[in-house]
Amino acid sequence: MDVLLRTLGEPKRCEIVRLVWSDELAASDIAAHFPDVTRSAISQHLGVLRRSGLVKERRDGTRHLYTVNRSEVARLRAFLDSFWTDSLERLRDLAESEQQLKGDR
Amino acid sequence: MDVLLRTLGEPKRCEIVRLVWSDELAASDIAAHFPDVTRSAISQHLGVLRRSGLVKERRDGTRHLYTVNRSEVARLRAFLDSFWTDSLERLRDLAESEQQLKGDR
DNA sequence: CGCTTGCGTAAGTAGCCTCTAACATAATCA
DNA sequence: TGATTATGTTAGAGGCTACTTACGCAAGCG
Repeated sequence: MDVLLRTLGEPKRCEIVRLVWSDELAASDIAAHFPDVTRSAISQHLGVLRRSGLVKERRDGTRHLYTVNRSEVARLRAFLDSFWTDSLERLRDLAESEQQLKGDR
Repeated sequence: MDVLLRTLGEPKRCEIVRLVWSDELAASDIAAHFPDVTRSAISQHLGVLRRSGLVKERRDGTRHLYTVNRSEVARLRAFLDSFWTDSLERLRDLAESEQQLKGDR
């Protein structure tokens, strides 16, 4: 999970995820959105995103087309949700064990 | 927002956030959960968490008590949600402009 | 077949991050 | 007050990250 967090912690990578959220874009299209860094830098960011599973790659001739892998972003969102639900579970467990104590008396 | 992501991208800091999620813990209590790193390392992680706003600090005598700042975690969750809602908005805008085109004809 | 286009990879560098060890500070206790 | 406890801060080492430049490789075009 920390991999996902660190991957999105890089602003350019986060922006790339937004770019390919609903459109399928070629590496060059993505690079064109970042005029002040090299195409190589973007290619490396795409590599990180690919390896972390946040984007999927499809090839069409020489073009490498990228799309977001929404399920991975969903997984991250679920992870954040777990901060709340886990504490609710703890509260529920606490309530249950108190109930248990009552029954034992 | 990348600050929040990077801060939680460090496993120990993420664990600390969980630790102080529903309990208020002193720095020493937190450090006790990480036997294989120095207290100093934990203190520095607490500094990062404090500066990123993810935890609040309260002092009681010599003890520094930490609690999570849930609103910041909520802000991060909302940010992830925005990936979906933003694309919905784009879809809605698209639908609206198509509606507009229809009306113009 | 050579040349171009689209893209990834390798090598090197500068900066950042995490850690430990040592020191500093502030509150409490005897 | 001097010693102790709880904590933060500083300095430096080692590793990781993001960048650029240079090169490699495959697909298509003439």
